Amino acid sequence: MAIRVDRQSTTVRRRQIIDAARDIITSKGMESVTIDAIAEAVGVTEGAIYRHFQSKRSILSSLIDDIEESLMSTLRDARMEESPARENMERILEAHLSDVEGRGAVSFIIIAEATGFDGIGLQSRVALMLTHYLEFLQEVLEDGKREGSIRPDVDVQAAATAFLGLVQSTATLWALNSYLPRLAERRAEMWRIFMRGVASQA
Amino acid sequence: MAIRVDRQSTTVRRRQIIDAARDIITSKGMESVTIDAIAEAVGVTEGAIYRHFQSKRSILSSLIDDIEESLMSTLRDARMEESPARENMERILEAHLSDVEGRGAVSFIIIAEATGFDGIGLQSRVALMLTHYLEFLQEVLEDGKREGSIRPDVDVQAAATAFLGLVQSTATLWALNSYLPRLAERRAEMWRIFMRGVASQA
DNA sequence: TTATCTTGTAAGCGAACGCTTACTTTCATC
DNA sequence: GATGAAAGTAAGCGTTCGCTTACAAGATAA
Repeated sequence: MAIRVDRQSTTVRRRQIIDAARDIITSKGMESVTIDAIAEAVGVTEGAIYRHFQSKRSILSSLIDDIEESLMSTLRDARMEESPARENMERILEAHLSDVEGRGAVSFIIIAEATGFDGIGLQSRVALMLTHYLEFLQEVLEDGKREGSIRPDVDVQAAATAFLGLVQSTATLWALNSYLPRLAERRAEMWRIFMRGVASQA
Repeated sequence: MAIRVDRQSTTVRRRQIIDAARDIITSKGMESVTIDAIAEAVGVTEGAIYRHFQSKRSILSSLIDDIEESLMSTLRDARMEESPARENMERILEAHLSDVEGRGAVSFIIIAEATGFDGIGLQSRVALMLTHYLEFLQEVLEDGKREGSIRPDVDVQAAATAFLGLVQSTATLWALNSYLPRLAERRAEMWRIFMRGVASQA
């Protein structure tokens, strides 16, 4: 007997499982993420998945960790210490939209979907991710206030929310319209509107 | 035998079924919308549901019809012919956020979730709803350009998308934070940022 | 009254899903 | 080379879900 098998360490398998989950969401949507589909994508049987993760929820939770780490790392790179805040903000918008496009809108579209996840836990995990994201934006906006490039009377919380909305609505429309057109084409106009909304001079 | 039964016409039952579906989404989330749950809420058995709807998908499709009609009617009322465009836009934002709050964020949060619905059909239905919404906003923005209150070089498509983002991100954060705080508190600051982004004078 | 259409119930089918169990195979270490 | 932990398989359990079927009962009109 014995079918020849690619035995792999838990470290490798966990990575493969998370990647498979993300790929399935991207290509076939949230509802297609099943243990069976993940197992098939990885090339093992369902039972093997449970050697490396306790439950489906823990897989999705790890995926959110992964998305958050990757996105926040990209956005932190876009924020350069010596750069003016408004240039940083523009680069952050560009980086975020590129990230959305590169991942097939998984990163943020998943958020709203996760709102509807069954059990407790993931909803608060997503809320935490958004909090980190908004705090980061608020820091950059405060930089802008200190520099004088952003109006002192702007509510940074509202501005950060509006910025999130730019990305979210763009990503939603993009996903609903078969990922067309390229996101970069929309970016410039969105940026002008946002910047004029918070800038010091007209 | 024979349990006493409230016999109702299809017209009445269809209304009850759609309302039940919406209530369940509001209170327990998208994944809790099952035929069994709807039947229980209406007070009949599962089989009876299929006397009035062909499938679960057709129930959800009708619900989206209902949400679109209700929302667009509310927003059209907020747009008064004799009013300046920017006042109309502000009333539309207020009306939309009130609608979101009143319906427990069903109206637009459902959109992103619907993106992940399985079969074909609902995704394009949601896309159509968003198209109608954006076209409506673009009309009002064009009014503003004609009046001179909105900069002539503003891309109305981008502006409408940004406006949608305002509502979407606010609703998302609100839903993820247990529906707190009241949406009205956030509205004014969001509006200032958006209006300055598209207005003619600083 | 009787015939017919509509609305309802009770029961269950078949598929999908998350997860578990019993057992086997690989591999590093002594 | 024996041993035990780690990684795998095959099978299936229990549940849920959308939907169907066979049949009963209320409404309506001749």
